[in-house]
Amino acid sequence: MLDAAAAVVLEQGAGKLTLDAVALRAGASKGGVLYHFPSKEALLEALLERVTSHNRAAYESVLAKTPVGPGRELKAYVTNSVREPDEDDHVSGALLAVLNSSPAMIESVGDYFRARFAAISHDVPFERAALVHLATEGLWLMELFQVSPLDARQRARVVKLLKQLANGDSKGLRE
Amino acid sequence: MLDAAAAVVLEQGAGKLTLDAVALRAGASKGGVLYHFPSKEALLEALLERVTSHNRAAYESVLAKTPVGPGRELKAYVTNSVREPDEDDHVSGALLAVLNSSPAMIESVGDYFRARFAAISHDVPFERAALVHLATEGLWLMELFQVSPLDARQRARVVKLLKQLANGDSKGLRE
DNA sequence: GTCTATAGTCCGATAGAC
DNA sequence: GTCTATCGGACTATAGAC
Repeated sequence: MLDAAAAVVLEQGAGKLTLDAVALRAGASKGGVLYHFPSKEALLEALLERVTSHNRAAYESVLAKTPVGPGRELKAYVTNSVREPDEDDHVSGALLAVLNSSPAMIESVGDYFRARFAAISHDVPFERAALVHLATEGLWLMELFQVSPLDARQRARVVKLLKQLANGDSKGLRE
Repeated sequence: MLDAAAAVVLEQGAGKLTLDAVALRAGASKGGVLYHFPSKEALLEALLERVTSHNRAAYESVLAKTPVGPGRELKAYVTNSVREPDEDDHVSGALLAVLNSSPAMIESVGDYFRARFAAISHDVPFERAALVHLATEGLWLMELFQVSPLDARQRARVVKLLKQLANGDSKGLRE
């Protein structure tokens, strides 16, 4: 059921996420959808939960392959964030756009971001962690909205710089 | 008329931007609104145009007060972006959230971002300009969606760092 | 030019059959 | 449990009076 909802968001955008569309995609009826989720907002919350949970899992997977050392979490975070966006990323972005109306969901996403920042900044100087985090998130968000001004070559240079910075290396900035 | 549309977005969110709401706010009728803008999309485009134009003007104003020297545009851009968000900023964000459905509007915003990046990076090393730009934009976007993990004190430290970096000073990152 | 009235569509949610 | 049928409401847009 949630798969169907995610598919609808991917194929038609979050604005077209209607109970009818989900029902059609899931091979069920509107009544059937509303049996599983008492309201559309409940469906949205469940979808958000699923996406954040997947993102967390992807990060954990990268983290497991990252050697122990200072800034380990920050490095894993950057690597996980600059990879080619997958389906869940696109769903995340579409959901972010719909968040306006639901304070509870905004709160939930805020908690997620706060927890992540705490995780990646605990063993790195604050300024460095914050800068890398903001730039990474800026890149992710701008690409999500398809408004990034960077071409592929420039993006590669920036990604390299972010990874250096996460590694405690500021050489890429000297000049 | 556009003022009324902007007010509706501010008070009720972009999702509630309907012809009825705009008409009510403007003291007119739905038919009256549709006389000025042939369709709702036309109204959205006009609103987007207004917001970007205001943002451009705000930047130009800051730029005029910024002393001549390397990274002048980048410094003005940072200063203009980290200030307390005004009404237009909130409208921008709400509009960004609705962009999903309109490729033409996405293109327009993309052009705006590309032009801005070209302006702020022409006299600054690429890595530095891109990093400052992405971090600034990340901060702006996260605060717009109310998911920034930084408290007021941390935000002040980051803003200070961004301005230093825009100034060609990397000391804040050493450690 | 700006209004009223209304057509026509789509949505979320409910009620009740099976 | 899942369906069908339908309600009530909100939306965009059009037609025509003034």
